[in-house]
Amino acid sequence: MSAVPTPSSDAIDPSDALVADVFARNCDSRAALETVGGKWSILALLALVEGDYRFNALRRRVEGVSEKMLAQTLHALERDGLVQREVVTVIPARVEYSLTTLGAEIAERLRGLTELLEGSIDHITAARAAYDARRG
Amino acid sequence: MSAVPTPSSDAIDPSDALVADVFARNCDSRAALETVGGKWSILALLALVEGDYRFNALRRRVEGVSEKMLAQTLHALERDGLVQREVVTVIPARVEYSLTTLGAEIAERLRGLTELLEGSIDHITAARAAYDARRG
DNA sequence: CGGAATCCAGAAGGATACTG
DNA sequence: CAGTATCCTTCTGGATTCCG
Repeated sequence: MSAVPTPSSDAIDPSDALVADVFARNCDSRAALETVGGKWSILALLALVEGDYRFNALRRRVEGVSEKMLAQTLHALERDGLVQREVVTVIPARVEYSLTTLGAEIAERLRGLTELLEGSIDHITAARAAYDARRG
Repeated sequence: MSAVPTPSSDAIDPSDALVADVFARNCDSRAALETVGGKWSILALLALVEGDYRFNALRRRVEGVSEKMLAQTLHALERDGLVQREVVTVIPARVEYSLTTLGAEIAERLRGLTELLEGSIDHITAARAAYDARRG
């Protein structure tokens, strides 16, 4: 391999001044990546691609998530501007969650990734079984 | 938004037979997604796009990862068939890590996602600051 | 219904030391 | 160099309860 612009030299795409390397310890990009990459964040974003959701509907959609974790996840996503939260003050309360423009872009990539994963699931499962057979 | 087959009614897109839903609790896809989405997995895969790496070189590239976590991460990725581990029995020992074909495909998507995130970092940071200003 | 707060078990993860 | 093993700390995350 090593078909790359020499990782040692910093020949990153010159048209894009912003390097903001995710490999750096205290990089904002890495923090953002962790927000998105979280166990439940991906599923929440993926669900919201289907359309808006209310809290408990989303909770039902994302099987296995606890109230606490969903709330926490949605807060983080809202904070980073990926999800919009709209409160309708009626009784009983009603809160709609939807993707922002940025959130939709990101979710789209995640969908691509997920589809690739789903399509490769047989391959992955086989590799896993083979590995476990070799070891323990 | 809501440009989708009505989430409230359960009219899942009939044109797309493959659901194999990541939303299901015990879905293999979800497990695979978690392997890939892990905090260090993304960074390891991203690094390996640049070329092969040896253990300690990779450790240096992915700032902040501990020996334990890197080893653990690489094991998981190898197990799922995303990373190949090649041992060269010399002294001192030498082990090369590289992406498999599947690993490369996945890493490519991750790179797209990361670049989008890096490009949006200003937006995200601003949203975050605004949110924190409103709340605590 | 939406969600904040508390409590607590268990998993994640880091530092260190030791082996091949 | 490339790990494994051990210990110990931190934090995730579930269950429960209460409030708007």
